[in-house]
Amino acid sequence: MNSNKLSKGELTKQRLLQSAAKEFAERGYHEAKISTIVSNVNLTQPSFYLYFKNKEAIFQELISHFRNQLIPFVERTYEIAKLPHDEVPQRIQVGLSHLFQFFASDPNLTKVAFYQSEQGEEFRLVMIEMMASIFKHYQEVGLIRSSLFIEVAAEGFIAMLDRFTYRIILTNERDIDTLAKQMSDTFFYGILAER
Amino acid sequence: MNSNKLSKGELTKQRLLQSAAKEFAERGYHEAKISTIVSNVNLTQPSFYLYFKNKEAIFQELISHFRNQLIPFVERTYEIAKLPHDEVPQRIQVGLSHLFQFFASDPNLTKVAFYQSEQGEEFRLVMIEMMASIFKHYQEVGLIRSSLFIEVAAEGFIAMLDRFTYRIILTNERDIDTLAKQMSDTFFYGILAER
Amino acid sequence: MNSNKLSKGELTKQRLLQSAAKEFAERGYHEAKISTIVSNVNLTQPSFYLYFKNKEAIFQELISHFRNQLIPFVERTYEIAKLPHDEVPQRIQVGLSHLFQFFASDPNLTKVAFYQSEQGEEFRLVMIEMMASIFKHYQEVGLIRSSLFIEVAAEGFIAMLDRFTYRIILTNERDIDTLAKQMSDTFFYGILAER
Amino acid sequence: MNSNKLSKGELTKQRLLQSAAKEFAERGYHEAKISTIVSNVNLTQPSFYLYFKNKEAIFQELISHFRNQLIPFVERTYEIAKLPHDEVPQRIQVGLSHLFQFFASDPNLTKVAFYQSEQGEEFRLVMIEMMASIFKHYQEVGLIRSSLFIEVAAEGFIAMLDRFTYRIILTNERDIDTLAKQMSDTFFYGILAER
DNA sequence: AATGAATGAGAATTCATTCAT
DNA sequence: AATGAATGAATTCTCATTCAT
Repeated sequence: MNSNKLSKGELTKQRLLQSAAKEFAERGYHEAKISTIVSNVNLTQPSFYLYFKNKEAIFQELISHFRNQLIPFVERTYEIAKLPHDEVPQRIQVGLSHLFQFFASDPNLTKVAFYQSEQGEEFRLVMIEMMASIFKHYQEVGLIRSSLFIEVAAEGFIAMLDRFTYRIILTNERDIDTLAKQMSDTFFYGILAER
Repeated sequence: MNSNKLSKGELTKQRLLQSAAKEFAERGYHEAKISTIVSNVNLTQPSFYLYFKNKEAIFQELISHFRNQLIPFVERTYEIAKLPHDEVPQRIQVGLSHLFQFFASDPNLTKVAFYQSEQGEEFRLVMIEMMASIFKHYQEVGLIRSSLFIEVAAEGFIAMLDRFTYRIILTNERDIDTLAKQMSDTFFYGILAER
Repeated sequence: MNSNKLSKGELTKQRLLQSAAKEFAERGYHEAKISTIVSNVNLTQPSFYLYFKNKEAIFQELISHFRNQLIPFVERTYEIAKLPHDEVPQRIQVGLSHLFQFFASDPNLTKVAFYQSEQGEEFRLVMIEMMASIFKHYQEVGLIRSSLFIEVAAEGFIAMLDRFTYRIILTNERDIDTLAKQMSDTFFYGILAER
Repeated sequence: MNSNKLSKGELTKQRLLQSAAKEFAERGYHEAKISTIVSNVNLTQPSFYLYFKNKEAIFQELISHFRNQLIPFVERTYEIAKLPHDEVPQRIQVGLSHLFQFFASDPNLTKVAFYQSEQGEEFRLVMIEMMASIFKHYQEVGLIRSSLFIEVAAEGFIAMLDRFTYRIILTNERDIDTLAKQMSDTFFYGILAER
């Protein structure tokens, strides 16, 4: 599908990126060894430098690839706020599910981007920003209670998303949709009974 | 007994532990340098080995110290479930505030234990366990709604706690009690309006 | 015969030689990179080995080319001694000027041959030899004072030639003829006043 | 004499400097290997970094040491111009002899400073400057002919000095004083006979 | 209780060179 | 006549750790 006639070199580069994602995910930036990255794709070390200037460069290329996918994803998610207001929970839940799926689609990359890179926090902030903006919109139109502390809620939401992403990536213990549903439920309705 | 009259050696050891916590917190285990740890307390490298077998040992001693404080703390928090049932939110909120305070009391150590060590996840699981047990209890007595997914809620709660702990440690942007209140509010009542 | 219609391959070889002269001149043998030599003529590294066995080979080809030009030049300069004896200073000065001109005609090559190669000293010795022989001849016929230490004078003359060649190559600060004249003047008449 | 109670470390550092001077002199900066420098004094590579930040640092320390000796030497030589004017040739010759001796006293260092470092030219310029100033002075008082091109003469003088220094360093073929005398003679009186 | 001096093991990176096409 | 892809062999430098004092 996305492998339409890659030249040998391009293929090697992709293989290196994948191998690097795995190595970085497993050991973190500094403990990741170029020797491991290359030997996993049956290359020698000098070959690495045919494709990347140095260790930092391949790392940044991974992060940058992640950003290039994440940002549009987030942009699209903003749209939620522009849709008709019925079934808001339903919509957010679907959006959440999509995010989980996106992160789960390349676990190594996600792990590197969120947990091994200095940009991880930047990515979180982008998402918090997005949630805050969505929450604010719905608060204005009365779907979200006016007493909610938007910033705390947005950050808390992303904290949960983050945690369950981590779970999904590390252990496949639940199916994603169910998890999205349960997390949304908790978040929307809170935990208390009567009131 | 382990009184305040520390011998010179014991004092040096304490200073090393503190310096190490700082260094590990700032750079992570692998990037932390023994040379930095010792020079921050005006010692030479060989002196380090008078007190600790190796780098791993001082790290584990830090983690172990953290565990020794955290576990009793958590045990005590369990007690919440055994108290009279009025004012549950209030109680949980106070517990949360205490946790924040505990973590904030030694930010370097907390950072290392939660974010730089492999045991970080273990500590989180202990806390999730605790929350789940508390939630379960309150669900049984009807204070928490029966439709709540306990495990997800507990894990979500700790995810938020985790996130805001991180915020508190890194930036002192809010006072802890307010944050505890706002996070509790979000979590207890959810975000939606009507209900 | 080795006419101006160069085949493509011969042309490429010449281009490589020129590029190499530049690179060797700028960085010296060991710091010169084949990658730079080839990329300056828009070739890839393997192409280099189509024309030269290795780095050493292209270097020696440059030196050898220089020698092939220098030796006849020196031979011809010997002729000075065989000419009528009037206007000796004038003749030597003209010879000097020619040498300067020769060296300046391919600065990169000259720089490499004299200052970057082990054969540089050999070239200097050849020239010292030549000057000594010329001086000796003129000493015998009484044009050069009998108290002159021929070897030292010859070596000193070449030392100056060498230095000013270096100047000419690196900075075009003076016109060559003037320099030749001033150097000759210094050398012929010494520096003292009276006499 | 200059080895009054060096601590072991200081001694090792001196040994490394000497070994480095030798290695740099023989192979030039880039081809010099730290492995050779250390193994010549029976140390392992990491020990090198106990004493010098890197290869560049030890090199600069050598050059800087050379400069610290050369500059005062040159300053003192300036004094020649301030002395009574009889026996000028004699004085310059003695100064020359001293310079030769100075350079010969640490051949490796001299070779490195003059021929392997980028500062070599700077050192030459300082000396040319000095000679020009001396020549100018004597020209003004009539000891040096007014038709002399001071700059060319000064540069030529240093060129000879340079050359014979090189000879002295590489081969001990003549005794220094004789060489100084012969070079001075050539330079002062020129080469021509009658006039 | 502490240090001066030294090292073993390993990591990234560079570069001339080759192979297959 | 030329290139895409790859590598062997070095080399600098870092760091935890040890030894002798």
